[in-house]
Amino acid sequence: MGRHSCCYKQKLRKGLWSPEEDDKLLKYITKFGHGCWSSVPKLSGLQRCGKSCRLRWINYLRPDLKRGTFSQQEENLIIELHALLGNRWSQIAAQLPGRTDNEIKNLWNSCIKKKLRQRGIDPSTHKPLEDDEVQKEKAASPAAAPEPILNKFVRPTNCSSANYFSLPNLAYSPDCGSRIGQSQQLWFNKSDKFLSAAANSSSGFSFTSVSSLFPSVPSSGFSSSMELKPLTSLIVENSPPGLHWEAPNSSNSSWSSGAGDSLFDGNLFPCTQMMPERESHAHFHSQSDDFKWSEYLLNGSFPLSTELQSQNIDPCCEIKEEEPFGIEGLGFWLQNQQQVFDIRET
DNA sequence: AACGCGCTCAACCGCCTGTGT
DNA sequence: TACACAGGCGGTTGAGCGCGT
Repeated sequence: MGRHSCCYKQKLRKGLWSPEEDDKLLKYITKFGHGCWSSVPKLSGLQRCGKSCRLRWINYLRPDLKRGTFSQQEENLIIELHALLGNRWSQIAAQLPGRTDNEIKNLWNSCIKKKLRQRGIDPSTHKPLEDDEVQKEKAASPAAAPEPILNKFVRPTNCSSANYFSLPNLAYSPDCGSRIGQSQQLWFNKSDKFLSAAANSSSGFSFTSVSSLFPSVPSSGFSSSMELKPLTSLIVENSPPGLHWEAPNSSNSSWSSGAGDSLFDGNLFPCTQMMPERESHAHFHSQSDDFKWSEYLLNGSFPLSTELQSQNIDPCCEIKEEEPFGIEGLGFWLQNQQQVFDIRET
């Protein structure tokens, strides 16, 4: 315990920052940039340690910070990202421009956790709470908001939010002759940044390829021997820029992750072993800011083809952030998807 | 008005990692 | 290779505030 090593050397101020200190730090960094943080207090005339200066800048003084309360849309995104990333607050904050990890962490601990429990969702696992726990939560807050209406399509249990855009039973692959489980799904969230593949079939194996889901995408090569292995796989040809993936390990509850390099080589992505008692998911996301899965999947490449552009069809038309997500949205999206295919066939 | 309680949020703490020597 | 140091991160703390009694 005690002060950080940098604070031992001198008697340094701690606690809340005064307006004068803020002013000094702001003026200094605006003029010179922060450079080496440990030298900032010396050069700016502050009796603080470098770490304290850094924190103050990042969490409070930075000009690109977004002030004010979080929108519902931001909260939803945090929940989705937390389901994927856990308590990796800095990574979550990276997806929310103008928000800091500290701010998001505070919001999670003080507000979102409670809301999730009231909805019967365990905030750490994003799975439904046990019945007695739900009763306890309800008893603790009888005026809790009603459960949101969920669409009737299957949603993987570790996908807590109602904001996922599920494509049920699209994982049909007639051309590759594979056995596809009825419950196989491909879905992406409303922010259109994350793609997930899931299979919760307890009756064997399944795999599919994006190319087989979307007719215009050229068929991917795959090893026929894969058919005999208990694997769920997703083939992505011409991987989008900066693709990263995460998938659960079959042996324990940990997650593996990696970059998409192997996908660029056309290799089969060994998603995970199928576990009868547990759902199997893989998540894919691109680090490219302007990347959208819907465009990628519907078009087979990125960006949109001129064909689609000339038809002025937006495959993401139903991924409107302000809209509550429900069956209607999905229906419309699927209808639109059919339209896209019709255009390609003619 | 006084008090207690719960909540929010800024800031600190300790640990980990990367880098330079 | 070992060490020191800086930066970054997640967990925790505690001051301040609002609200109910």
